[in-house]
Amino acid sequence: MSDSVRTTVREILRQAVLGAHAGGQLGEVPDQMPLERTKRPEHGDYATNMALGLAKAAGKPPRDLAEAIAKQLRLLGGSDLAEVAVAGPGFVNIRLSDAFWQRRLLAIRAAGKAWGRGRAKPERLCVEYLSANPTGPLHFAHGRHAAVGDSLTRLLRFAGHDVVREFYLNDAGNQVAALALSVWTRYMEAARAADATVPAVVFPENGYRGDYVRGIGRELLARDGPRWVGTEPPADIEPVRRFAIERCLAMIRATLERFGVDFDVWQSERDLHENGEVKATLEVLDKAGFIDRRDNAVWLRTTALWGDEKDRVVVKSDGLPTYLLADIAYHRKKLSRGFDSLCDIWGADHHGHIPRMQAALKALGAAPDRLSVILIQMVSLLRDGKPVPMGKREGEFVTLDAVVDEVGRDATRFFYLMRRHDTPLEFDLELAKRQSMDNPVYYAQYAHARCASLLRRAATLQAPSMPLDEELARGLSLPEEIAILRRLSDFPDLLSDAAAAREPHRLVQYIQELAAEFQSYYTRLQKVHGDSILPQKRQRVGDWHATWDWKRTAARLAWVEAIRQVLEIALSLVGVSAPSEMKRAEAGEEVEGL
RNA sequence: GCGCCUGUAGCUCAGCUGGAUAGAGCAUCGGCCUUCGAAGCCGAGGGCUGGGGGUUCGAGUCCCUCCGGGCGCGCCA
Repeated sequence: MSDSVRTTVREILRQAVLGAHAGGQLGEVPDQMPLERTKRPEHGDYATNMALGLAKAAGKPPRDLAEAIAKQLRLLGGSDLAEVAVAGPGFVNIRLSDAFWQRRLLAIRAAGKAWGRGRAKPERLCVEYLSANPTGPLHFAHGRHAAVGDSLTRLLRFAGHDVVREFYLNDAGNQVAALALSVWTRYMEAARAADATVPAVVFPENGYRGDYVRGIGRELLARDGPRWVGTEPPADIEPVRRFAIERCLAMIRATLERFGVDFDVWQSERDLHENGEVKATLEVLDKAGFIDRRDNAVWLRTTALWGDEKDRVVVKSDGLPTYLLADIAYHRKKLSRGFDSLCDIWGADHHGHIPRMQAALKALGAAPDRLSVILIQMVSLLRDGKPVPMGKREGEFVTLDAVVDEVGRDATRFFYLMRRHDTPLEFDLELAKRQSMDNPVYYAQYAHARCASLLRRAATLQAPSMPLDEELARGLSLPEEIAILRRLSDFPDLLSDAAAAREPHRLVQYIQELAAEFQSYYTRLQKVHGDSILPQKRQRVGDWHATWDWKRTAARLAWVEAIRQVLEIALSLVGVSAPSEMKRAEAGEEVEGL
């Protein structure tokens, strides 16, 4: 049986539909088998609306068709289908038996860490994200890209795909030139501070004013001495540029490392130019007939190719290639590496770039749908309910490091993934930092720690050993227990849906729901059912060890371990740790505010 | 002006390929600790899903339109 309950039920449904069709009761057999999880328990576990879709063509009332399908389902379903009912305008509702859900526990435990791992048709995917100018430290908005990209690639890999994570390094062009000039100017200042005969220079208008640039300038002086001193930027500024990029890249790598984000490939834009790949790409586009030369520049005919608003320049009138051309070369390179599809994660402010790139892909002879672009909306930081001011002018932006310093890596990653990527995110620093039940990160981690704690305690009780089998699993008979089994069983379908939709935030959603359901159960078991998983202290009197229901306890512990396991898997997919105990930070340990 | 995203409870947001009575957290109010971890649980109030039209058996979801936000419309990247 598949890990996906949905697949299992769909297969039964397919047979039932074929059966009803053979009996001449359906007009035609639909190719798709719509099946959805119900929202209300009265509607069972799964529902299909097929009869509603077939009614018109069949010329019969939908409820009649639903009855025909339901009848077949009852014949085929066996004991796993506890109830098949026709409801509403013509839904067929299917309820699976408690025994079915109890048996899922065996599958979940057998799978262990691999529960939910996808096995169907792996694709070769290339996910490019976070690509940035190496002109300074990553700022907090980059954090969302890093969190989404990293979690998405973890999810896709877990879903069974072969994924390469790429960082496109925009180390060519005006931005890094401005950086190099800025670094050189700060270098001159440092040199002048040590030696008053060094001439003063004016800081460039569009220079990078962050403090880190001063640091790099000083490092350059320490490494190279006065070699680059002069009244004008040196003609050969290349070594300065290389040094500046190297230093910035080192900062970026360090930030990513502590954020738990890793890449397989770092593609340098500069290399694409130097290796002739940019030039070669232009030739390919030209041969394909999509290049115009006019107004002293070279244009890609994106209007004709993809209905772009206007054609785009790929080589400027000064003879230099544009960013677009290099990016096309990069995508051409990726295409040639044999990926089934490419996924780019961009800032929403780059959406205008999409039609150009689609046009370029078409010009290169690739199906435009081989590229999908995920746009990430803005992030605003809140403190005390008010936006944290961003003074971009003086380079005083809030870095990702500063956010991680303040609220911690787990909370940062969790918060970046709480919202769908295409809605703006308000990042509440106070909430993220709070060590209380308001904070969704701790809430989820606490649920995991509670499971771990239960299992730890159980180990000390010298309970009789009882292997998990179908009979034992029947001990999970409370409605709350069945409900959680259902949710654990849904996990594989959730993962494949989230991976297919490229929406890692659904994991966070799921984590919160599972955590809440378990916490609720935990309290209710005692308050409402007057029961507990393990014997409590006051129950451990007299001959308690001999009379305690160890069988039920064993079933519940196996189930708690399943919950813990799924929480751990889900948390690891969002890059958040699953602690086995919660420790409060000491008072006074708080990091300085931003 | 054109294009993309967006508008759901006081606030922040879920809502899977259109499904049945639109959910959660925070905030507010009221309960639950002789604790298998209260970093927890239970309950209450709170909605014309921005307005209007359309498609459909059925719309928060699709289409049109209007209104309100965000972003983009360089031979910048």
